Amino acid sequence: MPPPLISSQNHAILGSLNEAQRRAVTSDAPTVAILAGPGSGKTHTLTSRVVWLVDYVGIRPENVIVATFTVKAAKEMKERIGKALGNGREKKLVLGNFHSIARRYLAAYGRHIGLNQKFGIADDADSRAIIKRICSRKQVQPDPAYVRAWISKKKAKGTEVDEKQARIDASKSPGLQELEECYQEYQSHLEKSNLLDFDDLLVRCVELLQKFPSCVSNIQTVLIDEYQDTNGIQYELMKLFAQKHRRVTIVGDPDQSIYGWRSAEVKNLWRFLKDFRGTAEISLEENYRSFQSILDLSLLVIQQDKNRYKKILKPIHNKGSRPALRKLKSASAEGDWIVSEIKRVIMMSGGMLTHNDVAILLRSASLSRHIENGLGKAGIPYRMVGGFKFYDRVEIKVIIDYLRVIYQPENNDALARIMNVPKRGIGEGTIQKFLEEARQASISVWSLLSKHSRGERTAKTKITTPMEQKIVTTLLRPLDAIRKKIGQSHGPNGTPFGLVEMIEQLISSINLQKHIKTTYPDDHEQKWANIEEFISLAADFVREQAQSEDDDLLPEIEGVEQTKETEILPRFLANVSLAADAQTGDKDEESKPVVTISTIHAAKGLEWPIVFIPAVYNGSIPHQRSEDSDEERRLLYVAMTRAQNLLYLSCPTFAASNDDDSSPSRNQLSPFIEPIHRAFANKGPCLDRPVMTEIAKVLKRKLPSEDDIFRELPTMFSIEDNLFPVDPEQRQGDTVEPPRAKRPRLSGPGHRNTTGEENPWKKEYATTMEQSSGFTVSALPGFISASTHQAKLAAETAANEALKAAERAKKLTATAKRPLDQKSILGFFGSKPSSAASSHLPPTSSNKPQPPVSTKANYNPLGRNQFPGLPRSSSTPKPAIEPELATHRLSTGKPTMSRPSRKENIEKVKQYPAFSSSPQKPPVEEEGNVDDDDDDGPPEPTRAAACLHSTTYTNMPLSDFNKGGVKRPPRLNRDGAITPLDKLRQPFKPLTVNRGR
DNA sequence: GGACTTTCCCTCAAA
DNA sequence: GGGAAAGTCC
Repeated sequence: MPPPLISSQNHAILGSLNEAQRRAVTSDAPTVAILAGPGSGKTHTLTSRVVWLVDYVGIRPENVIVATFTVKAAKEMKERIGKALGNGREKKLVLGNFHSIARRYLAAYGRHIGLNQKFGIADDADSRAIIKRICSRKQVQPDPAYVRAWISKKKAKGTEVDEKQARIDASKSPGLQELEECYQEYQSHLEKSNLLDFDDLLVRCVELLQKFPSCVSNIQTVLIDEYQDTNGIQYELMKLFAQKHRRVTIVGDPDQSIYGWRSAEVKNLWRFLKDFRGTAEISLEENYRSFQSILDLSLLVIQQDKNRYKKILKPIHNKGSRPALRKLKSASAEGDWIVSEIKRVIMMSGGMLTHNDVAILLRSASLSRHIENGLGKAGIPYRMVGGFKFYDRVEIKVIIDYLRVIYQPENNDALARIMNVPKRGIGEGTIQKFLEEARQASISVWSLLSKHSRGERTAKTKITTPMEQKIVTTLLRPLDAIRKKIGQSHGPNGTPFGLVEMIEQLISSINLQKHIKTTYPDDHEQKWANIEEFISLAADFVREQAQSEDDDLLPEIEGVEQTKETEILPRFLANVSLAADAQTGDKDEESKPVVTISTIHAAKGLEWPIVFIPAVYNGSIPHQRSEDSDEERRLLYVAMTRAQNLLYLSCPTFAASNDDDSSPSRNQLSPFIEPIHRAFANKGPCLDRPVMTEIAKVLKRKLPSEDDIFRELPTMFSIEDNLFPVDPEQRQGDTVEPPRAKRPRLSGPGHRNTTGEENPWKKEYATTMEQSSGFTVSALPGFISASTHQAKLAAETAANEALKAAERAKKLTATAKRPLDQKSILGFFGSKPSSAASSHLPPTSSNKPQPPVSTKANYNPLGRNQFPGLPRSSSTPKPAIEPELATHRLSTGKPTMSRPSRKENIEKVKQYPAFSSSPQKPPVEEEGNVDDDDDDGPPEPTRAAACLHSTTYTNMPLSDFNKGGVKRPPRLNRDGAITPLDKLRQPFKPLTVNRGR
């Protein structure tokens, strides 16, 4: 292949990248590790690299594996890549979450390792039930939950287990014998039912790829997102995917490792760097997402972990408002307060911000109740991500279990669940006996029943005549009829028996509607609506499958025979098990702004302008049952760093004990927040003109005029966060600031208010004086009273002092400068854990003054000698592609897609609309911070808190930096050719809906 | 004796 | 709000 005709700098995809990102995207090192903090554009970089490799390097999409951890992430990535690649080429990529990729390989090649091709997937409920039964039959000591966790861990660790570690673990688990026995029984049960559980999907895929490497012989490159969440078996899988060419790109952030409980191991990062020597390590250091004050506080949280690998995170945006830590009386007050703040923010933004911009992030899904109540009362639309799944609803589960039994008659567990639904007069005890008899006879319950009904074999379990009647007429026959139809669908001229028709026939033949009506008289309508929704989901699935046709199939490999999945039912069932969420009609969802309620886990990788984190008390975060408190801290860090502009933490002072109980227990503030609580504001920020202007700037939106905003404010509207007492333990009146005379600001909106009319809010005053305890004149926009100003100043000085004192007390390495040569993470992990905390300290003398800001090293990480494999070079990236990579060919001998000629390339320069969830680099902030310029604006500490954690931040406040006339790294889009910023108004794409309203 | 109804428990996070 | 043990009914 001839050398590239166009230089890499001209490739359109690069326009949206900063220098470090561009190096990561275009790196020709075989293995690339991109390590970066939140909001630095990791995923954007990864998707760009995929596009680069396919579009520029010329790797065929079907030879690329992109693995993520969640269905959601996979879906979003597919969309983004699709937009950039065009021609539907993204469909050819082997892209998905680990489990679904593994399932595809097993479906295609599983029979080579003796896997029954009709395998089903045992979900959580299945494996729980199976283990429970085994435990009670064997009367084992440990409880089923523990056994289950033990088995899962054993599988997830992978085969390359450290022998020493294994022995230690073995000695630590008492009743090892019993556990092993349960494990054996569990596996044999799964095998008999022809099921694989989630872990098995990975385990068996590893087995397949070890024995038949040729299955992945076409794979030229592998990319992994959220790498810090890989567990042992996934690590092996990744290596096996890439075994032919060993070209891997990983993206991750150890600080965001929050899946340890699922056996994710951060040390896999170190393992990676050891296994792939010469990996190019690239760090992305600029945070494009959040205001600096949000990053400051997030860092104060994460830095409590003394053993972490410290990274640089440079805020790009201005300081912004101080995040709030709000105390409320109870969980329901918390919910009401959140509602009031949401309303306030939206009103005060004049509609610039909508419900879509708000997320409420929870440690556990069960915390949503009070919040949902509050939102419901206020009529604010919301959706819940994570937590209860659509597919987990009883009425949906029944249908799914029926479908499973149709597909796999030998699935005893599914059959057991539906045997008496609708009621057939078969009790729990009888079902258990069936299961036991079937187990002993080594046949399935289904065949036990059907043999009995045909008189071929009399069941030992007593079956009464009416019972038998019911079984035959409402269970065996209808399902057999459906199976028969499926079998005929492949006949010469028979139109295929569609999934939707199948479900409809099923529903009518078991008379599900009647069952729903009688069993759930109160909400049968809702339940029936869910069933209809499910049918339409099935229809969507069928349509999607028809569109992608065989794109979902793996590329043909010579010499390894593939099984083609022709039936829709197994694919649908797999999709149901592996998909985190049901996807409902996007169209109406996008038009109606809704508040997002999500678990923190499910929010990873996403961002919102306004983020609430309720229930930051000990027991919620860190969770009562958590084992790793560092992981809980990281979880809080992940949650906080989702926020772009406004961040709220809140904590109910008293636990919501059950109403009759008169002794409410007191909640303790989370230990991660307690030491730094003074760094937070004690109530929501003032949302005056400067603040809103700043937000508008970051979000690239247009802020309505102040007059317009205030004209829209309803009566009785409180423009400050003062509807709830700041200290819930005092009577409300005690905490209220005395009313003060208003005074126009010297500069600022009030000053510019030239309308002769009386401001509309003034009238409301009189009408709301009854509840004036929560009202202050100083709250008026554009006006700030002297005493408020003073109080605010004092508070902030105090908070700042406290912060500094806390830092000093903790003897943080506050005086150390940011290392100019941040070490490789390999060195960090390589050092002994005890010394790890100090090993990464910068070599720079702590007394040395901050180096001149113009140091190129500040912005040229290459200069930091981080990448032994790459030459230290000028700031222009090396355009060349390693010849070896450029000439990669398919093992099948098919011609490699040729790179477009120069002319073609110029002609179809794509505008690559932003396919990052994070905005790209905003224009250089020439004027500096708002607070600095607006001398009457909310006072802020002169020195940014950044200087307090210089080991992670650059020591220099950004404002100084901006003013210093320092040359920033060249912006690739300064010529105006690429203007994707406007397209970033929607900060995130609404994802999924799990819950009806 | 087994099916149906009521009470108590518990419930972290996700594929 | 849901699932399992205990209690009640046929």
